[in-house]
Amino acid sequence: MFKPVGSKVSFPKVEEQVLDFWKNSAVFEKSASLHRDGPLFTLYDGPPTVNGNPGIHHVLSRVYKDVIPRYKTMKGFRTFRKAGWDTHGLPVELEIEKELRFNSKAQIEQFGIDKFNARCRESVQRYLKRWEELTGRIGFWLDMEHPYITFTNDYVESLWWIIKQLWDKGLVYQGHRVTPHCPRCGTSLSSHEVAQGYEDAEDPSIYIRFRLSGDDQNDAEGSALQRLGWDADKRGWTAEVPCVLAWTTTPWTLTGNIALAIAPNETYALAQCRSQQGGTERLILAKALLDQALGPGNCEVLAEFKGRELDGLHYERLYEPKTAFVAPVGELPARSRVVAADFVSVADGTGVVHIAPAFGEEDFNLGKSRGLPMVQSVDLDGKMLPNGKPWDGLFIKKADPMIMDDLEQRGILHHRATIVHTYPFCWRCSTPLLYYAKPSWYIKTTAMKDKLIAGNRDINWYPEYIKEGRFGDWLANNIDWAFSRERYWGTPLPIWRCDRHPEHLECLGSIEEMRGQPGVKGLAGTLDLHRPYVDGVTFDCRQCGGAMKRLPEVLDAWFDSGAMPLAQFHYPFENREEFHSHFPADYICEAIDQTRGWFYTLHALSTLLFEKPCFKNVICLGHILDAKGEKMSKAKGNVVDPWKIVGNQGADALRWYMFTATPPGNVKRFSADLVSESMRKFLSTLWNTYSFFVIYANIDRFDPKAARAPASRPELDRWIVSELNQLIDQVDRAFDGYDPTEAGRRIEEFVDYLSNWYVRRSRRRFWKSGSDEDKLSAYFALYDCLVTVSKLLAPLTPFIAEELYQNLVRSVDPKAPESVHLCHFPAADLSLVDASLSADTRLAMKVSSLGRAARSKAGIKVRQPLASVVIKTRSKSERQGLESLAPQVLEELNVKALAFAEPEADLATQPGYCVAEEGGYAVAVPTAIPPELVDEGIAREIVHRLQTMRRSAGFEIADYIITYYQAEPPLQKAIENLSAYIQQETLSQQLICSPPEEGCHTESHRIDGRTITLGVKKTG
RNA sequence: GGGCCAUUAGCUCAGUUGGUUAGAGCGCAGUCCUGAUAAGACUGAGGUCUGUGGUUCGAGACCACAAUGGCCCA
Repeated sequence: MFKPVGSKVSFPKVEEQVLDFWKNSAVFEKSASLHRDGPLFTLYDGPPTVNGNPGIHHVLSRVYKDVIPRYKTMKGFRTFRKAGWDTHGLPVELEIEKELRFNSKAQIEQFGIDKFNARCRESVQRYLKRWEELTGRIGFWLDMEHPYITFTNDYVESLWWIIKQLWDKGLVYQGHRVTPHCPRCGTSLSSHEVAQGYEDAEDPSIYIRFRLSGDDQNDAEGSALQRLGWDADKRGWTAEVPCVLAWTTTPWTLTGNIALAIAPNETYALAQCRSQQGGTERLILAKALLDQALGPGNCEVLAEFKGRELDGLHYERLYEPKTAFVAPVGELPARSRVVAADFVSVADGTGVVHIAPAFGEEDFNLGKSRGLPMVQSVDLDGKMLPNGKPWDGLFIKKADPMIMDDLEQRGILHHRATIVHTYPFCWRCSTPLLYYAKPSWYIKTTAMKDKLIAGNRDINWYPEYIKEGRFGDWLANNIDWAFSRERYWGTPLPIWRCDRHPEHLECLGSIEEMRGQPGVKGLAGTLDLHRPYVDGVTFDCRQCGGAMKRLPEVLDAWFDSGAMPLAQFHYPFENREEFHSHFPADYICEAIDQTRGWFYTLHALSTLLFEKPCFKNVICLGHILDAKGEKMSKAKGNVVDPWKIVGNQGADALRWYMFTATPPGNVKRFSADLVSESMRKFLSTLWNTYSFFVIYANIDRFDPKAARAPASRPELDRWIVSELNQLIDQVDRAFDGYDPTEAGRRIEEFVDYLSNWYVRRSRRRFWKSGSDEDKLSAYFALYDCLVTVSKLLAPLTPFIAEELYQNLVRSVDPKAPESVHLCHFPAADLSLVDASLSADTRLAMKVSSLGRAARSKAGIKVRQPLASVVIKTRSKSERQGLESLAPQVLEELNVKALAFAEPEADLATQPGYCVAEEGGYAVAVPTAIPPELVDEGIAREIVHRLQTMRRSAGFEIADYIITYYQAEPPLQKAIENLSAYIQQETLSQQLICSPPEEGCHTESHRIDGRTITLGVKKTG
């Protein structure tokens, strides 16, 4: 006997029971050690930052991480899935800053870095618990007993080792990095913080003349120079000196100008215009912007150039900086230059971008790639550095008008206006942010650019376009990785500097190395590799005996997560073999935003250290939006709490929606209603099929262990077995190709066939009393389908799969594996696949559908039997296929016989018939009912009413009853003529023509306009 | 401002290498079926396949540009 299963079910409740079972029987642990000698399959768990509660988007990536290892386990692999938690970084600090109502770094330092970091640590430990709970509840099987946590000493030590490796290879250097900086708070902002603070602002919009140098133009391209009016022999201009016209909204940055950038492939014009003084002047700017910048028709084009022809022109600097402003080389070339740069557009301004590497990231990168120096004319408080100007020491915004006046007086300003544009402000204090180049430590990833690109070729990306698209583009435009941060809660940079000679640096690669330094101090007490403890560790400089002090920076938290392939094992200090056997990972999965985050840092570190990629397959997920397609955010209040969904619809429903609603790479719209819909559509259908099976199997005491399926089976059973084996094959391939969506959708289609054709067509076979080969065959077919589906579903919906398996398999076979997740994945028997039977059945469905449509047109309900229908197929062979399935169609359409028309016949013109047609098929039903079938129709109608009465009376399906009836003559005649049929269908031991006795469930009905009173009562 | 992705019925999605009249589910209106069903069947309303050009005998699909939305960068 199977455990009784009702048609009503609470999935969350079932899931809780399954969770208990897994826990009590240690099923996950058993699955982990199941295939000890099997091939290894490694998942690297991208560590989520545990600085908040997990949201619905985290569930998406976590179930996708889960599904593949579950499948692989069932395919005989030993799967590795160590949990990881990302615990460092600015988001954690921000949370604590908010808690303490701090808004500057000074406040943190005053408060004490030790206390501040302790709070950070507590905070992530608190959230970590929430993460563990949800991870368990959604059925993500992950080794949370032995996680890697980025704040542990072991983890940090591995990072130190990595940095030392890079240091020894000469891949670590100090440079500058442009960051959004708040001059009031004195701190850099993360991109997330910057994004919060964009506002419309009114700023100056000025056009400035940069005079080309009059004495030296050797570097520039010859013919372009000639056309500009340069006389190479006389070394001078033959007409007015041409000026390059540039545009900016930040006049103060002109004090840091070092170059002018033009677009290499755009057309630039040398234009002659009337000057403000009344004469003429010659200006260089993008041809497309002449009218916009100078006013329509205000100039004459003297010559045209491609941008790249202008590369190298020398121009006169507007402001000569102090030597101290110039970094890193400390000296300026005599001339500033026009340079070509791909990022320049001719969409606005003049098509000429003024370049100040200290004040913009693009400017900075261009400067770096073209070997330009950097002029830093502003301090970190946003004040102009003194240079003998009226604006010395003023805040940049206050300096702006004075600089503009100065330029105007000197005849450099072409014209000025204002512009309203979006500009970032500090989210804390509304101060306009500066893009500011600060000293930063870099990893020279560009040194390995070719290897990064080559390694990417060996990675399978799902969806495929990410490989050459977003990720490939990012690698192709690789820039060095600025990996230091001037913060507190992070892995400390393991570099010490001598206080006497700043060029004496020491990079330490382990705790042991730190302990072994000469004259080391500050190591007393419990070892904590975080600030401020590690800041107190000093030692003697090996070169000069000075005091070595640690640099204050910590690491970019992306370095932490990117290093996890090694650090999760505390490599190389422990687990060397473990590391090597789990490198590279077979599979990782995160959302699309990680192309420049984790996907990149993993790939970068792996390439720098081992010159090969560290993951083979990656699913890159799209983001989750709300039901309206908008981004979920706390501010909008449209955030969905995963616990609510899990509690109401259940984890399987949630998983199913996530796997099957859209392919993984697409954005997903999400709402509780959509999850409910997918639950009703699929999980409920499956559950009801399961419940149907259990109800009848228990009545008939069907025992899959005691009997065998008959060798020769009815067409319907052969069909569903054929579909099943085809399904196994398709699902197996889909999983193997990292496509759970396709796997799920195939299963959904199969379950629909199973429920709405196989079971629907087989009901009477289960319902009939007694047992025979046909019934046994049906039980085996349905049983096999359900058991197999539970195994196919196990990776996708582990809970319901377990529930089915436990009841269908374990309850009858104690020797079977203890859990569906310890089973082997089903193997398709393709010899059982019969493609023509599949096609024929599909045709039978089609014809049945048309037949029902034709009946509906004729106004004859399906309960009324008909003598025959006429069917037109497209070909003779289709007709033959259909004939072999005639019993199914006959029953479905409730007709006595099928007649076939020639493929070329036109059924629509037949008199006395209603016809439904589609796609070359047609079915015609007669509109007249022969008198001999009228009684049959009445009998079926009465059976239907009696069945419904049985149900409302609360009888069990197998209860025997006595039926009383009183009816008008035509109805009474029909009952008498077909009494055997009615008795059999309704389990009536007697059909008594009399008023119902007392204790009967009694109802009066009207059938064909005549009255009948029926009463039913249980026997015995 | 740049790059990537998406856009097919009110909603969520299919639509294979270009090839008859573009589909499914949900929702809506109506009819029916049902002793497994939270289900199912049939009919109906609902589509300029985001738009504009182009390639082609033929485009929802291929190409270009644009719009809208999302993401990543500025």
